[in-house]
Amino acid sequence: MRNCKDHKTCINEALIKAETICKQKGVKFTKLRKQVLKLIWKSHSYVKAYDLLEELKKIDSSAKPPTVYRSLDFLIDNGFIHKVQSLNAFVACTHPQEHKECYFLICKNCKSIEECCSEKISKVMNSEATRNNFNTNQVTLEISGICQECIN
Amino acid sequence: MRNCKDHKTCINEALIKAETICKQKGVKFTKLRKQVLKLIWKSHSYVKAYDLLEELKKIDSSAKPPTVYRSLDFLIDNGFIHKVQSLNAFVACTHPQEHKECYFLICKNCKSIEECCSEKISKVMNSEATRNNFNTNQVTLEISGICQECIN
DNA sequence: AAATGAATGTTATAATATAACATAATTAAT
DNA sequence: ATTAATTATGTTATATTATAACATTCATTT
Repeated sequence: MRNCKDHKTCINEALIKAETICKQKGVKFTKLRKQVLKLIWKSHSYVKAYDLLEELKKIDSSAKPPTVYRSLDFLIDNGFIHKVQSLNAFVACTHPQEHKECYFLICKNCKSIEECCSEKISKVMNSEATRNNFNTNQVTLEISGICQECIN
Repeated sequence: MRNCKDHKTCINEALIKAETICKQKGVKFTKLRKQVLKLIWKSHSYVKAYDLLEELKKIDSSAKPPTVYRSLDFLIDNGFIHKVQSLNAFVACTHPQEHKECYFLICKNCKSIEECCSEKISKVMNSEATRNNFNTNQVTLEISGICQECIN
């Protein structure tokens, strides 16, 4: 996302991918849901629900909080976006359907966010859960700090 | 916490420990802050800010949101409690000052929460951060699922 | 064409959190 | 000791995040 050459193409690919996945799953990728996903992708970073609502209002002035939150719920449930718990924000998923445990690197300086996957982390997580006899359902791993770009 | 024999003793020890640490640090463990910490410890689990406010009102009817949130901020800043991001809740820290990276096991069934530390996780976290040239400031790791007790 | 269920529209409000300014208490400086 | 400065708390108001509840529209099936 951060490193894409042409973000418009990148957005379109994401939307097409979502469309395809929805067809496969037999769920409806409605105009509204598509618009919301597009707006999230457009941001290049994480977005807040009410900022999204403002953007949506530019397209459809009758948009209201439930309009946004319902679409967000759909997009989360189907793996197209993630909620960033420590920021009360939402971010596009860069690899829907290929999903394992993943984590986020959040830069406090430039507000960028990077979604990362790591076999190692997944393994340690699993071993910790096992050690505690814990039946894991959902992992939230968010790392806040200063990114590569901003350190230099 | 979950396994303490006598929770009253356990709370008192925690309060005394907090008192000592505050003295060491030269910060003020005021009556209010102590009360809030006590209420959090009393819960045996995580607590929501406004539930805390209700409890506090029983002691001091003039308590208001900022009363609670300021104390929570103090307690977080000084490492006596943690915020559980995925629940918008707060939980007592079971080992203030000995703090490394730690994570939470949150049972969706019985609402228990367990604070765990693991060298392994810390190491993997560090190696991942290094690999991404990321300067970590704060790690949020919250694992939601079903606990040992509730599985059986 | 009617019935069903899913999605959206709409109103209202719940839940979480902070800003801003006033007052009180504590600590430091004179 | 008195004043000044700082820190903590009191108080009012409001910002931010999210959902409940019910009405309507739209798509799909019968």
